[in-house]
Amino acid sequence: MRRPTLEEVAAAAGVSKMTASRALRGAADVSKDSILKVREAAERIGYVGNQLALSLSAQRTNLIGVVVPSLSNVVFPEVLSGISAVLEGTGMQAVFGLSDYDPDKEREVIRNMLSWRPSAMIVTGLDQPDETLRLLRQADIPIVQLMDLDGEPVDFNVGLSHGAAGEAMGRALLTTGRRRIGYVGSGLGRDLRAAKRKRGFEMSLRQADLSLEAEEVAPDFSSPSLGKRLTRALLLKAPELDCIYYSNDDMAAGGVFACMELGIAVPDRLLIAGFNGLEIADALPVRIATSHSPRREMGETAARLALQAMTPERERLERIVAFTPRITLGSE
Amino acid sequence: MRRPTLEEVAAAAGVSKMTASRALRGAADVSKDSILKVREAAERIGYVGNQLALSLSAQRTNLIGVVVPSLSNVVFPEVLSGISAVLEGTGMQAVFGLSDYDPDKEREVIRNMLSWRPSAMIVTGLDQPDETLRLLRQADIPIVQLMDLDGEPVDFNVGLSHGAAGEAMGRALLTTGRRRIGYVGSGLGRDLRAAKRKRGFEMSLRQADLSLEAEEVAPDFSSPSLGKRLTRALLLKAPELDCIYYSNDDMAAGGVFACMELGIAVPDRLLIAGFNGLEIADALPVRIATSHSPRREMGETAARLALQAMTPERERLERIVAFTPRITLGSE
DNA sequence: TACGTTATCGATACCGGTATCGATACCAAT
DNA sequence: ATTGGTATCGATACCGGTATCGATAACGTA
Repeated sequence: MRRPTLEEVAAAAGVSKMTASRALRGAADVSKDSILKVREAAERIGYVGNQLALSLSAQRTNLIGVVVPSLSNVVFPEVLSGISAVLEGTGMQAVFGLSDYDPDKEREVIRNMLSWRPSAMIVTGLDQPDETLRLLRQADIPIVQLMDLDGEPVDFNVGLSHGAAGEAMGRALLTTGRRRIGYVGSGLGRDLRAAKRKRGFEMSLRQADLSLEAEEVAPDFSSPSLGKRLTRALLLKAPELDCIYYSNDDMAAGGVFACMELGIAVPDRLLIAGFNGLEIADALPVRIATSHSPRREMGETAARLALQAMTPERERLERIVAFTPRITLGSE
Repeated sequence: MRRPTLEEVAAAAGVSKMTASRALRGAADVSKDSILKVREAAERIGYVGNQLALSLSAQRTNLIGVVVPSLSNVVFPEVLSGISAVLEGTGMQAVFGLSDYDPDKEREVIRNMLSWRPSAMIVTGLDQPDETLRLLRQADIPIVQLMDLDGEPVDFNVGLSHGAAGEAMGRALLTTGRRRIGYVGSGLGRDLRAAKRKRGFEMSLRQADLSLEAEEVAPDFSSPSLGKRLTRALLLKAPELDCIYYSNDDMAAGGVFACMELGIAVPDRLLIAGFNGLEIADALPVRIATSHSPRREMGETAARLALQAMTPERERLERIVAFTPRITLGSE
């Protein structure tokens, strides 16, 4: 008692498999009478088409593989939502995979996805090891590398320069007169983009003959709790700081909470700066500085690019789409 | 210049397709010599297996379809992470779909997934329309319904009773002596589980001859910003409230921020209660009451159940796994 | 009446794997 | 020399669709 096949629908409708196939797809060369009979039969016995057979036969799938490092960081669910929204109604279907920030796992996830013969792939970042890049290149489908911009893409690239974003935030903070600057971050070994922001940030300080007075970094995943804990630790070591740069807004929110508990005026005495422009930053009772990264738009753009790259239009597409995060200082 | 097939690997290795197939799968009846030749050839020409052909031939896939309403609510990414983690290394692969809280869209997403012949399905909630339920039943694979518990499952059910959770929170709040109670919520038309919690909550009030003094509900998606805005509006209408129940912790966090700005002491003057036990609740500078829902565990349990249900063990499995959220009042 | 056109349909091959079973070679035992 | 067992291999069928092309019937026209 398996799932009914087209053959069975055809038998129930008293026509051949081919006629049934044509009838259900709305193809030409079928009489109205046959169409009705086949539709009725399919409905009656609960026929659901088989994409495996269809895709094998058609030599292409309606799948777009998407690999992100994690879902814990709100950034990625938002990117995925953007991708999903654009694909909606196009007949294309996103398939998500998680790499957990682990390059080996990422390679296996990608290899797995490629075995489903997706029509395009969207992956996070530009820092894949050679073997992974080779897999992607050999797949001979449009590849979109997402989020990051500092590097040479396999094919298409949608993102922003995290180095430049860190540097821009550094310069912006310096214009507010802050000089005693600290850093709080998490998981820099894995989160390469946060590490790039930090390097860019430090570079901007050096150009002003400054450097980070203190920093506190933990290997854990980023979260408000961790941000709070590390901020307390940092302020114990370096109570004179007038500004702290965080690896992202989650951590920065924790910084805000720490300051509230310690009675430190934000942003008057201590300016707090994050990254992402998360929704939570808007709701906080005090303003923080942040770079607004267009996460959803990047997802949407990547999906659109993937769709277009599957058409002959492919040749005429820009290979790199650069976004620039908008900085708000929140202090004024 | 398509992707190389097994046939081509076989030709390059000087053996037949069957021998190549056996060699790559590590099956019996192949000489060491052939294995080496085939492996080398496959590596050299960059062969990647074709799951379409494999699954069509084997009459089963390694796919588990998962449908959630959204990724905007942190709850669902956590559930998905749990599912992903359990499936890791089992050879099974989760495929995610989004319904956007839209029953029609959910039905189409499910229909789409079924056309890939997944080996199991995990869907959110028990409130699917009949047509969707029929699709799921006819698929003749293990179906796990997730998150919710108030209803009759198709097959397996993992979740918690949101009605009971709301009621329990109501009773708990009453024991603290609070009597003037308000409600702040969002999107109750779509978020059926939040609506169930509210109903349970109101029932517990009625049992104490009380009712909600005021409520503020908006159709938007839940967020700290919305929680903040609605809290301000509610406190304008009903400044004497000593307790507010929120549709979830995101909204409750916004309530905390509103109180901070209004100079209202939390929890001394106003007790704030949410749902979920989100990470952010721990980091807030003041304590709120919340029900800790084991989101990740529910995902893990659902995945484990799906895996077991695909084995002969199926008959011996509990069909309903009930979780009970742990309530913390935060006030003491 | 013979013929071309059009509408409709179905037989067959194919997509890229795997299950199955028969074929072959080699060796040991009788 | 015959037999039987073992190791290795390949031909074939099949999974469930669709593309392709030839077949058939109905019809109008020369």
